[in-house]
Amino acid sequence: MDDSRNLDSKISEDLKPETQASKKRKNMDQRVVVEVKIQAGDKKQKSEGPPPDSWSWRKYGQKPIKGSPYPRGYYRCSTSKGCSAKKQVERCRTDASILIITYTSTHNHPGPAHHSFTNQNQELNEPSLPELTEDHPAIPDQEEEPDTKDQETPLPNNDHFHYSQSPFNSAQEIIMDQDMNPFTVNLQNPYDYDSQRVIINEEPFLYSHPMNFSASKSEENDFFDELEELPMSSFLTDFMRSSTLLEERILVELS
DNA sequence: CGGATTTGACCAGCGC
DNA sequence: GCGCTGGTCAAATCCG
Repeated sequence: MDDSRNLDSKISEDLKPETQASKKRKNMDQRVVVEVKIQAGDKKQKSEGPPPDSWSWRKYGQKPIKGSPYPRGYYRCSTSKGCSAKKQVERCRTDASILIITYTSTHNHPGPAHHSFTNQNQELNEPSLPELTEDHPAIPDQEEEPDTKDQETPLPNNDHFHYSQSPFNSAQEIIMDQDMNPFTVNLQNPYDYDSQRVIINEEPFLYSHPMNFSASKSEENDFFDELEELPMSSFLTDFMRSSTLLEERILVELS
């Protein structure tokens, strides 16, 4: 294996210098940390913590992390071949019910079409979500899907983009806790960590707010175009900002 | 059969 | 400079 490894390594260097170069901790520039609270007894939520989101992720590695009893899984977006989006999934060492998902880079392609609002609505109509809760894209969709979020927010958030990015670099933590108020995003002192946190509880409530706006695909593309330059911060900011308005929307949707 | 996951090894950044 | 640790690769394996 060593031989093949060396060969492969060399080859990969030639073939994909970027991959090799971008490796390591240096590329931690665009990072979004999302803490997802999961139900303790979540049946399907395996110990590893499956990638709960709408994108297609392919696991390419797993490593035990020092100081944490839980390994960290490394996922790469498999939706698009050239997509450089990656994410790391690990459990909070102190609270196994919290899943820490770190997103690196952004998707250079439209999201998995399924986040169609129709689906969302369908799910709303079907509260019986059998196992969708875990594998299903619907829920976490909001967390990492900037596209939908941005679109849904008709607000002049463009302003916020800049504001949000600069102060916190690109690292943000999102924490949504439905225990307190599903529709209220609690921003913990951003100054504490130089980042924003949003804890997302795996609950259907999320369906309600996000995709109400039927955004046209063209807009989506536009968005992605921008997203490539904008770290996920934009959507997060949007998300938070729009959260205030969510109450209204959700009410409508739920009814 | 094709795609996804598992798993061990390699490599590079970082701290001492 | 050395060792540790994290991140990635790719062969082997699993699964639909």
